[in-house]
Amino acid sequence: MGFSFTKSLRLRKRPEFLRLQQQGGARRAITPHFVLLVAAQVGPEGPARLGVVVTRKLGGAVERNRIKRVCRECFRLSPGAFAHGVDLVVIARPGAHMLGLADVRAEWQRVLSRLRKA
RNA sequence: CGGGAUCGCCGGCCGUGCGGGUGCAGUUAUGUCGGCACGGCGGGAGGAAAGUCCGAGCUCCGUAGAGUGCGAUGCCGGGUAACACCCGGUGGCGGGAACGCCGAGGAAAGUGCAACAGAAAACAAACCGCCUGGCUCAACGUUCAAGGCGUCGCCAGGUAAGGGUGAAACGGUGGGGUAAGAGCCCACCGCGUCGACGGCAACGCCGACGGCAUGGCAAACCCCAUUGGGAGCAAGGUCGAAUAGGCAGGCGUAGCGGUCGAGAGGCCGUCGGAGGGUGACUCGCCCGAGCCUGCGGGUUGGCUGCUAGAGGGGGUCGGUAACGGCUCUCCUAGAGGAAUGAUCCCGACCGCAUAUGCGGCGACGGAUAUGCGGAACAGAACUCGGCUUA
Repeated sequence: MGFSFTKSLRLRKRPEFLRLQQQGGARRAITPHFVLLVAAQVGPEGPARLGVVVTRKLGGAVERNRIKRVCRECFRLSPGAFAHGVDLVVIARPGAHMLGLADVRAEWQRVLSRLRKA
C-alpha cells in the first residue's frame, strides 16, 4: 500500500478513545508536545489506526485543526513505524500548534522504540 | 497571498478488477447491486464561517383565559417575512461652510440625586454689594465755630442690577422707570395657551393673548404607549440496542348509580382524587392511576432532517432612496473524534539591517541588490436577514 489514510485507519468512536485513555493496558510515552498511547486492537487485527485528541485549551478551531492535520500527515507518511494490530492515540499538549511536520516526526522518532515493545 | 510539482482527505458521477451471488459490508438497524482496491471526470471554507447580541423560516411541546410580575422597544413616515436593521424626513447639538453626530416619549403623578466650589442647588434665600430712614456718646474731613454735608460705625427696612462660585443660580438683550431696583412697563427673542394655514405625520410657519408660571438628570427608580408562550437540528421523524416492578422510604387509587358478563372484571356517568402540566406567581383550565424522593445500573448507534434558497448575477420598469415588479441566466461544501490539507520550489507584499549609486547645504527622500524576520482575524456544523468585534 501507499501513503493513503482513509476512514478505516482512524479511530472514530468514543469508546475506542476511552479504552486507551483510561488506565488500561496502553503503553504511554511523553514528548515535549505530545502524549502517545499505544495498545493492541480488540478483535481481528488490521492496519495500525490513529486518533488525535486536542482539547479546547490549546486554541481555537484553526490551531486545533492544524495539530490534527500535522499529526495525521506524520502518521500517514511513516507506514512502517507502527505495527499491525495496534491503535495509537495522540494527545496534544500546549505549544503543539507551532510545530511543522519535521518537528513532529523528530519528536515521535525518539520514543518509537519504547512503544514498539508493547 | 499567487503559481507549480509531489503525496493525501471528503462527498458526487462513471469505469475496471477481486471475491460474492439470497448474497456482500456491518454485532443490529441500514445500504441495494452493494463491499474492497485501483483509475478517470468535475466539485470542496469566510467576509466575517467568529461573538451568539437581535430578527425570522423550520421543528416539537403546547392552548395562552384573567390579573400581577418580568423582558424588549421608544421623534415621524416608508422598506421588509421580520427586526433593535436599512432608507428618507423632522428636531437638537457641533462647525465659517461642505458636512458630521444623536437611546430623540413623559420632569405641573410620586420617590430620589447633584462631588468640589459657593451666601444659596429648589415651598427659595441674601455673602460682598446698592439704596432709604434712624442714631451721633466717640473718630476723621470740610468750616473761625455750630449746624449741615461727607466718610466710617451701629440699628431697622427695601432690593437682586453688578461681583464672585459652579456643569447648572428662579427667563435673555436693550430701553424706560425708580431712592435703589425688580416683567414694574415697553420692543425683540425664548416660554406657555389658543386659533388659522402648510404637511399623511414628526413638525414648520403666522397671528392673538398671557407677564414667566414649569431649573437639570428618566443610559436613577418610575409613569405612559406598543409588544413578547417556551425550547431549539443533541429540534424532530424513524429503526435498532439497552434498561425494562434492582433496592429503600412516602402519598394515593374511597364511594355511589347504570350497563355487559357465569365469574374475575370491563365500559359509561357523578363525586372524590396522590401527583403532574400550563417552565415567574396567583386564580382558572387541563391530564390523572399510579406517582414522588434517594441510591444503584444501562444506552447515548444507523438512516433521515441536510441543503435550490425571503439564492446569486445581468437587463428593464416604478420609486429621491432602502426596495419592489417583470424577464434572462447560473447551480455554488454537506462533514460527523468532524473533509477542504502537508512538504518543497518560484514569485509578489511589508518591516529591519548592510552595501551601492541618485536628488538635496542639511534633516531626509526615493531606487536596486543581499540577508533575516513577518504575512492578519480566523475553520462551515439546519438555513437565511442584520448588528457587533477582529
